[in-house]
Amino acid sequence: MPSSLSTTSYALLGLLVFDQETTDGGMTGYELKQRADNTLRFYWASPAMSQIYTELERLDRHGYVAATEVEDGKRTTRRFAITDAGRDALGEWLRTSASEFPQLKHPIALRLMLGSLMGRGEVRAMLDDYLDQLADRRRDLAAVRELLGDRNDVRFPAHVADWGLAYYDSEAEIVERLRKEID
Amino acid sequence: MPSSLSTTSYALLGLLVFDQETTDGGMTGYELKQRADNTLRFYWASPAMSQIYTELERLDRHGYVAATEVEDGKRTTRRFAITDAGRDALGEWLRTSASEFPQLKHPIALRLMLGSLMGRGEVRAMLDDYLDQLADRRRDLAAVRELLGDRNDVRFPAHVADWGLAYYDSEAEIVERLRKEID
DNA sequence: ACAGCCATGTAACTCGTTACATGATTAC
DNA sequence: GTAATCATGTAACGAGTTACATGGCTGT
Repeated sequence: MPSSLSTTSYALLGLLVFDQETTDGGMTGYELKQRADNTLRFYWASPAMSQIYTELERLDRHGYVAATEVEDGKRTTRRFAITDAGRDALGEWLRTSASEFPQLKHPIALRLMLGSLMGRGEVRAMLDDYLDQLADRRRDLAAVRELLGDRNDVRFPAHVADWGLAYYDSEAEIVERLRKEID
Repeated sequence: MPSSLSTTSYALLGLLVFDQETTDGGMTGYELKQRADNTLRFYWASPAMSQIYTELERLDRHGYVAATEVEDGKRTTRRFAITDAGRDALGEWLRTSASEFPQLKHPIALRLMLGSLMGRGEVRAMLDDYLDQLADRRRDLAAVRELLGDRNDVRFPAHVADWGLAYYDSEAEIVERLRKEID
C-alpha cells in the first residue's frame, strides 16, 4: 500500500507539522488554506479551497492526519492534526524520493521572446508592470518573514523565506538591466 | 468566436514565428517539440509530444497555422506554418491579455521548509545535488544561447536566454550562501 | 440589517501527462 | 540487422481549477 501521494499532498501535510497544537487538536481546512497562502504560495502553489478539503480527506484515509469534530456554537467544524504515521510518511518521502528540478512558468519571459511582435513601448510597459508586481510580492513575503522572526521551530521556513526574498531582489535587478538593454 | 487558446497554445504558435521558412512550408510536430525542448523548457514547459499534436490540430482549426502534407519517401509528414491570421492573433494576445505573475514550483524550497525533519547531512546533500542539477541546466541553456549568437531576428529569444542564465547564476549563489548558513 | 469573513463541500471541466500503438528512415 | 531517431496519433488518467451551493459568525 504505498499508493503514493502527490507533492501537493505532502506539502499540505508538511504545513500541519508547524501547527502549535492549541486547545483543540489541529487546524481547519480554512486555516490551512490561509497558511498555504502565506507560505506555499511563494514557492509551490496555494491549492484552491476545494482541493484542500479533498487532500485532507485523502490524508485522513491514509491515517496521516486525525480529524476531530469540534462543536463551535451552532456549527460543527473539523480540525485536522498530523499523526505519528503522518510524520513518518513525511520523513520517508523526504529521505527516499528524488527532488525534481524546479519548474518555472514565466509568462513575462514567454512574451519577451515575442518582443519583435510588440512595440518598443509595449515591451517596456510590460517589464515596468512586472517590476511593480514583483515589488508587491516582495512586500508580502517580507511581512511573512517578519512574522517568523528568529524562533527556532520555524528556522527552516525562515530560510525558505530568505531564499524567496533574495530571488525577488535578483529578479528585479535582472529585469532592470534588461529594460535598459532593450532601450 | 474568441474561444481563447491556452497560454501553451500561444507559446507553440510563437515558436512557429521563428521558422525560417525552408523549401517546405513549416515545421513538423516533431521538430516543434525539439524547439520547445530548447527554448520553452527553460521558462515555461515543454509539452509532451501528444500535446504538441493536439495543439497543432487546434491551431489549425482556428486557422492560425496552415498544414501541408509533404511526400517524404514512403511516408507523408505534415508541416505546419503560421498564417497571417495566426500572427494577428498572437499580436492581439500580446497586446490585450494581462500577464500573469510567474508561477514557481520549487521542490527544493519545499523540502527545505521541512528541514527540521531531516538530518543536517541530508539537507546539505540535497542542496549540493541541486547545485549540480543547476550547473547542468545552465550548461544546456548556455549552449542554446551560443546558437542564437547576435542575429537580429532572434534578438528577443537571446534576451530571454540571458535572463535565464542570470537567474541560474543568482540561484546558485543563493543556495551556496544558504548552505553555509545551515552548517 | 448588511457586509465580510469563517467554514465546508460537490460537480463539471481543463490542461497536461503517461501508456499504448504503429511504422519509416538513418547510421553503424 | 539492429538500434536510434523521425514521425504521428489515440485512450485513459490525474491534478487542479472554477462554478455552484450552503449556512453560521462577527463587527458596524
